[in-house]
Amino acid sequence: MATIYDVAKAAKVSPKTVSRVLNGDAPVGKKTRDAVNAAITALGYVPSNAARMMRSNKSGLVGLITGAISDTIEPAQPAGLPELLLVRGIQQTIGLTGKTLMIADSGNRSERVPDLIKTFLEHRVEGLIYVAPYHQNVRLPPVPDDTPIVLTNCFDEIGTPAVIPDDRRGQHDLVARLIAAGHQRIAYLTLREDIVATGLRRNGYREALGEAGIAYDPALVQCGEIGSPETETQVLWTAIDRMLNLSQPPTVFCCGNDRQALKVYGILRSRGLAVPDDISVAGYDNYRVIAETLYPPLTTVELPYTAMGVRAAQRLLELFSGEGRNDAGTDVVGGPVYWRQSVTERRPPNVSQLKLVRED
Amino acid sequence: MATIYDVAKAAKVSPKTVSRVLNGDAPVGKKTRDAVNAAITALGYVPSNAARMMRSNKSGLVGLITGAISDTIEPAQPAGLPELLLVRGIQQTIGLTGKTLMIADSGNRSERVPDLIKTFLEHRVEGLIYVAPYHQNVRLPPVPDDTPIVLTNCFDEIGTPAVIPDDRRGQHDLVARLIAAGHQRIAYLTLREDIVATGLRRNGYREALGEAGIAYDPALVQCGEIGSPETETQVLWTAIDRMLNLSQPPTVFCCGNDRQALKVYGILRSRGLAVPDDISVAGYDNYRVIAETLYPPLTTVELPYTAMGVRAAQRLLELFSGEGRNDAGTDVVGGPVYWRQSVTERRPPNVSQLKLVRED
DNA sequence: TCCACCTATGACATCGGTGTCATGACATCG
DNA sequence: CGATGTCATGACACCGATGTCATAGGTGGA
Repeated sequence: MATIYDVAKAAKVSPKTVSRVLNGDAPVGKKTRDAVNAAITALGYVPSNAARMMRSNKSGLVGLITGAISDTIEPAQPAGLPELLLVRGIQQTIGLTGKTLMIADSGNRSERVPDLIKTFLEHRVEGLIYVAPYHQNVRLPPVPDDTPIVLTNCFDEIGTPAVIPDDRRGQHDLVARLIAAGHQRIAYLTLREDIVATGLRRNGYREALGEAGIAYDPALVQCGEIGSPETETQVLWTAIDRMLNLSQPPTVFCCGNDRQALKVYGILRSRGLAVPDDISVAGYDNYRVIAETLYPPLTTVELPYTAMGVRAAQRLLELFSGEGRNDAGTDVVGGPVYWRQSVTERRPPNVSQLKLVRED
Repeated sequence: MATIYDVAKAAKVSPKTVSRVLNGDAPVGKKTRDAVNAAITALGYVPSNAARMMRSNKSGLVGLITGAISDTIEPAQPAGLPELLLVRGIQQTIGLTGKTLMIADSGNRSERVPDLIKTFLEHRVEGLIYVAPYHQNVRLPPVPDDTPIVLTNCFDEIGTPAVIPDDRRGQHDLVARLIAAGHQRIAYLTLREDIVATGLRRNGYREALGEAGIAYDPALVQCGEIGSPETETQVLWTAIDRMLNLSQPPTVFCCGNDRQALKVYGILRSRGLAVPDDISVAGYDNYRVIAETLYPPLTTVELPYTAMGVRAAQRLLELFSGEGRNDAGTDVVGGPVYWRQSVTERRPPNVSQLKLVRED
């Protein structure tokens, strides 16, 4: 690989002059500049980042640690790739600044993380972003103070800057929309009890019911994800069966995610129920491959992965420039409800609401 | 950030001795070694890759260019993330060698690719891998001869080493299995006519029919992806309708991908047909979130993304070590058929085959 | 006309590691 | 006992950029 000395020799100038042409940080005579550029092209010269970095002590690198690229053996998400939208958001935002994103994959094996961090530190990354595959509490190994870090889709208990989804509000907004559409008996099939999102979303569900003056009925809330993935369909079937046999059965099923909603479509249809004519279904995530492709398309809430990625990258950039907020707090990012054809508007109980529906 | 000189001073040795401790490339007395290690820990010293790289001229970096992380506005794949499995396979394989993978995202905007390549060259990557979002013909900007490059999920016309999926064989194997299960009237809903996979897979389809002595009936092959994504459902509905109204209607629908199969499930059920009791469905890709979650689970062929990623990385490593084959040819990677509950075994026409089914 | 000043350019040191070679202290062997 | 070899360590140069400072040549104002 040609060096700046080769170029200098070919152009019959000093290396420093070549450097000036490259960086434009000092005036260079036109004739000289042309000669240098010609030599650069002729030799196919590309400056070495390593040498530049040594001198300037600026790597222009941002490190991203994720398990998203590797397989998650998570019962909840056998192929949970959508969190890669997070990476997309981060990439977009970091790319705009001219910095380069280095991505390392932990394979969700936390014991590998320290090694990845070490590699990044060897490359003198200017900052780190850690992305979790789903909303969770984490504890990262220590990182030197002068390397800022932002957690994404996760948080810790020592106040590291973090960006997480607004699970409470997402579920709240969805349920509020269902109520506005005339639904009163709203079933909720939750994800596993031990994940962070489940509790937050149930809060949002209860809150929305409370605001509408609808009593919370525990019989309408069941976990749809107990035990191993193999038994999942059976668990769902049982839960749905139990709720449909209530004296006041639900008119809509809210699912823990779009994948679960996909299963629920199949189960309901096997029971001879048409979606949405006989019963409505809503999901969570706005996992587009499912939500848009399902027939009929699925009403759901967006888990705002891309927006979270953008936000995380912005926070890191703020930390670089020292604008970083001192509170070192957690950003909560909400996502919109996507209203599609899997939920019917139910005939509302009084005339004023009927009018509303007509306008809609 | 502490340097090797700081460590040397703290441990009262020369920088070179610290280097020896770090790399273990020459014997160091135990007492000295302990002192050096203590100093390293005390100072939180992490060696600078840039400095190391300058001297050794080995970056330990591999560059990966992909559009997979960014949004593809492809009618065929509104959220086609599964090709990220490719990245996973590459990451795994490269990681084993101790090299670091740098990932850059072209956002599928080919005009950005030269810039990304330049950035990688500045970092002195030892090799490049280009990943396309779907099987296609590409033309990359030139790369210096001393930087090996491997194309993945794509190929070019100048013989660059490439790894592509075996679309022909995949479809062939699936159709052969369907025939073995007793199906004779096999409908095929294809992807867009202009993509590489469509032609290859149709060849596989015809080949399998031919081997079984079944005549090819053009009425059973229809494109399921014409026009814009919005009209896709309508197009599918029409194509399915036409085929079901044939005097000899199909007993199974082969779909261009699992997403299409998901739509087909909905359409068939809307027509009152149960899958698989009334009609069978098969997909392509083994996009697990869909194939495993659908009810009933979907019979499909794996598009072997992970295996292709592994293979691509291996080929690059071979090029590093000079073992690279001179033919600079294209590797074709096949994937297995996943037989799930969306296809029924049909009563075979004679007794000997009936026996076979019983054993199964 | 001479000095001050600006422009264009080059010499040299430096960043943080590592390769090469030299050196001093012992151990081994004839 | 001296020659030879091995071990542990250090001095120094070098990788390829760029920051600092110096300098040659030209220009303008007093």
